[in-house]
Amino acid sequence: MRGQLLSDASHYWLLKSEPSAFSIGDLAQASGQTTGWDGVRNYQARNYMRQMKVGDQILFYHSNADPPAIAGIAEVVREAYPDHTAFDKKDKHFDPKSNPAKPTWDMVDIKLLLKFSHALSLDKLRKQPGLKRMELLRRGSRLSVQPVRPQEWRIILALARK
DNA sequence: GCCAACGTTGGC
DNA sequence: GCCAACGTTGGC
Repeated sequence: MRGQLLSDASHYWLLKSEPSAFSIGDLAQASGQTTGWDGVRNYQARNYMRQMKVGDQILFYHSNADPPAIAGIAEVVREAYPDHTAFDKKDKHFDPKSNPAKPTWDMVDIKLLLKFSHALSLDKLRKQPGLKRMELLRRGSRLSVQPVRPQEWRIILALARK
């Protein structure tokens, strides 16, 4: 932590992960506490990833968890580049239609900044009037990569500090 | 495990 | 280009 959580990043995002597949604990254990965010196979999510800049900050959300919750914060350390798992027949996210010469799918690298001591549950987030418009809380929202507004980011960080 | 919401596919 | 069928997501 270098005291920059609130001020430096120009853009904020939220990434979903099922902790049974990859949790914030797994990120904490990863080499350099860094991982490649591969496997995104949704165009809107990919387009958001392509907008990410080094230094952008990320809410790490545990979906399909008990309870579903924001578990911590990460940052972008490498901007979008081709997702090699799309070309790997043995990979769960193999995409036979993706052409290595003109890749369809991208990934970014992210690094852990902070694991919350108490994850912020979806239930708690829903109770915050200032988060009403948040994409995560929209009915039927399934996007695994979402933009987060600066004012939403501030509310969430303040909650995490309590 | 259920199922609503959503994105994608493919027949026409 | 429409849209029904299908597969996936993800809260509950």
